Amino acid sequence: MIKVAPFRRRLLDWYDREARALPWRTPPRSGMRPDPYRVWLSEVMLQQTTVPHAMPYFLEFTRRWPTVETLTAAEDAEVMSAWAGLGYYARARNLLKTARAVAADHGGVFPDTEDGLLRLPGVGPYTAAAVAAIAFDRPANVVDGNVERVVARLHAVETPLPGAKPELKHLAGGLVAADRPGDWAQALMDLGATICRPRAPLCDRCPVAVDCEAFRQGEPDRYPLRLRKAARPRRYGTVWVLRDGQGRIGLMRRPPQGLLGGMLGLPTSEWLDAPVEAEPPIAAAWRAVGEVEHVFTHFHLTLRVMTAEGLADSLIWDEDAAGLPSVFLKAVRLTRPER
DNA sequence: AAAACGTGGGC
DNA sequence: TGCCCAAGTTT
Repeated sequence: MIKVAPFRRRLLDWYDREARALPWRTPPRSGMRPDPYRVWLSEVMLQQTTVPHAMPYFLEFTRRWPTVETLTAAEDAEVMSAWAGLGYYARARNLLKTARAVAADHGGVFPDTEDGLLRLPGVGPYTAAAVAAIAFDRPANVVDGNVERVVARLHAVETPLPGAKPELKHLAGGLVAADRPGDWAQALMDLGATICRPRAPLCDRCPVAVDCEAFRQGEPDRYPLRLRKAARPRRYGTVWVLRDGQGRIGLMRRPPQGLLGGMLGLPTSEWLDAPVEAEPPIAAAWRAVGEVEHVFTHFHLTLRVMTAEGLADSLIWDEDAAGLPSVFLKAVRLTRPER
């Protein structure tokens, strides 16, 4: 059984020394509270996303839209393009909904309680707890994948994920206190990210190894146990890259729901369980240039890439493919090997 | 409540 | 190559 007070002291002391400097943070013990807008934006970007991947997006978003008011005024298309490549595009759609809700219903000020935050689109239990703790220093049980892993190791929890989630959340809740809730949440997550890593944890540098049952047993990376995920099926389709001869590409706006919803995209066939010959959406001298592979969350995709020169009023003509999701960027690059 | 929803990096 | 993993939410 962990002695909570000494455990908390060890981890908070470690955080005071080792906290990562990140652009959405203020240093521990500085007496400064971070901007709730930046905390919220970073938390949404970091959902299922690594810090290195999210970082340039955070910097660009806060440069272009430094406050929630400025984000509210942005065009949907601008924001979706700026999010391109980050994935989980419902996050970008909900980002705008939340910004507009904060402006319209909360006078431009973020709710400062977990319950209030939880009502915002795209803000679930984790993000509400994280923003309440980090931005407003409210005691909240902030449980993400890092915290689940840390707690699973501390207690050598034998229940596999995802079934173990309630148990792990309860165990994490036993460590929360009224003292420095924001630093506590970030200390636990930093520990998970830098020391108590999924593979090859650095237990020799861990400030709480003395409390850790998995460390005592000698096989910390056995935890957390997980159920094996189902294999991803493969789907096949065709994409068409139409060029106008002046460097522009024919794009279309995808429907607002579902996969890549609301994003710009290339015209594509349906994606089916087996390769089939697909009818081009536009008459042109199409030639095959190869295939691209892409992995989505729940399936692999093999796309046959066709290209031609031509024009069509039904398409959106853009010189810049930077606003496209990665899967389409791959197809565009294949037709443009010189860049 | 299981399934949908992206991407890139590591091994 | 393929599987796992990363600061989850929505339906």
